[in-house]
Amino acid sequence: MSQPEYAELPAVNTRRIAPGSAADGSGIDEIRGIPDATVARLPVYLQALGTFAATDTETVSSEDLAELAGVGAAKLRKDLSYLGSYGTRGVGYSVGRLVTQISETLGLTLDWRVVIVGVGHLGRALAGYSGFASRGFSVVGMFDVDESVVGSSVGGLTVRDAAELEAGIAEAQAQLAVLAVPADAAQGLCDKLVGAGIHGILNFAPCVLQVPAHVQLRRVDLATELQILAFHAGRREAADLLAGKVSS
Amino acid sequence: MSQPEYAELPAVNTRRIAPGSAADGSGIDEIRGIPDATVARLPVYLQALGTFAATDTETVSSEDLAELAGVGAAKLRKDLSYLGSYGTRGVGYSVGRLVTQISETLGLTLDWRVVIVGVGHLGRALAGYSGFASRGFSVVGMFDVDESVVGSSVGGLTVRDAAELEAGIAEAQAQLAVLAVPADAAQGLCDKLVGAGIHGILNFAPCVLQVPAHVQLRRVDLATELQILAFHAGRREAADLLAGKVSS
DNA sequence: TAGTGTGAATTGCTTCACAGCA
DNA sequence: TGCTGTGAAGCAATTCACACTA
Repeated sequence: MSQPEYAELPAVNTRRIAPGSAADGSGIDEIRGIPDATVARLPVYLQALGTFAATDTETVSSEDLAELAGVGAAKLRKDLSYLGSYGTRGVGYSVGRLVTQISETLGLTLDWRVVIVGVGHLGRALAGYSGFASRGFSVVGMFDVDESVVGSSVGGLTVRDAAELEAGIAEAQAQLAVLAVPADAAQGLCDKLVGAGIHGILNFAPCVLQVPAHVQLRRVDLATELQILAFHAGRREAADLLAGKVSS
Repeated sequence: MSQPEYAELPAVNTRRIAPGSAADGSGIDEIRGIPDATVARLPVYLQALGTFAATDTETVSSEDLAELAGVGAAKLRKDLSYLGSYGTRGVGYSVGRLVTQISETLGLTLDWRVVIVGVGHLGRALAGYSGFASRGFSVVGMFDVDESVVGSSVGGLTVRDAAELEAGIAEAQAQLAVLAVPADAAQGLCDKLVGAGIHGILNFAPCVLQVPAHVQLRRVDLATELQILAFHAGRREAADLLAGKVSS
């Protein structure tokens, strides 16, 4: 198995409360206690379910779904069990129902409004990415500091000057932001985003950002990913050499 | 703390052997037993060290480095201890030495040759990304199926037809590939890459790929990242509401 | 009977606290 | 004295095995 799994966890974990334990009459809903490792896999399941839905498959077993998602069947079942019991013993899971359940759990039934900051190739790639709209994300604003792109139209939106960031976020009531700018501009713009009351930032700049604890931050760095890949590929190369030596 | 950490782990972990335990005369080097969670953080440390190097800082304490990297000091020290003991008690770590050590551990002192498959916005963003060259990655080929881009020049390289993928990889002796193509084309091209003997694939297509066990695979999906971010931001939103209610 | 749901065992990561060293 | 390096403790995630049920 070479498929990497897992994904980012907050350093401080959320307390876990059994699903279905409605708060004692005083609270919103309940605080779901889904392990972060599970949350990180739910989007993958959603994607795999899409494949089944495309072929009008009505039910799917944990075995089949797990294979397509690249995880073990037991892990899949445990993950799904955190959302509640939506499978049928002896049969499997209803594709449609699972899609609904996972989407709701991830909050994708809400309408998330996203601004993209930085209209380079990466920003454009994101703006043109069709996967967003289909999952409840609307791009409601694009910003850049470069005057040669400000005013131009990208993905149906007019690029605005980054100086208008705060105003633009307030107007559009955006909750999430994608930062796709050079490293040296990232922290400054990040601070503006925080000041504008943004709830979460997805950072593509190759640097570590400082944000207050109430703002969610995720980091995606292309070089980092390649470095991790290279490490594992390097190990493999060494192992191959070793095996070659043994068999010779 | 809102900073997410961690990153992908292979489902099957490598056995861990103490560093310095040279194989019993029969093997290459030794098989280092660095936890995958640690490997995933090393690139971040490298980045943070770059900041210190830029200001000619010679030594750095675990406390300071950890802050810049967004992790706890104890975790940082434990991570570094897997590479060996390269700090000085009472003083700290030598910036230069740590950079060397981490780079070697990640295999960045090797020359990794990378091909980029898919020359859309994302592919171009990657081709133009300066962070690659500085870390031992050379982009040695670009491929696409779209005839309107084949033959054009991107980042100093001529885009070749994807039909020449196998030949191109062999010629250039590439070990790694970046897949930045639409989901429906990904598995087909992935198979070609595997057939051409590639060691590792970084997949940006929003789908799960199947590869043989000896090929390393990492997945980066923009929608997935946003979904995870939205989940956490949603929890925060609920908590805010709850807190607001309590205080009113 | 086939496949879910889940306690229990296991594995591996993180955190703590402090011994040891420059 | 200050800071690293690391056993040991504590937690979280994974895997196992099987009771349960449609």
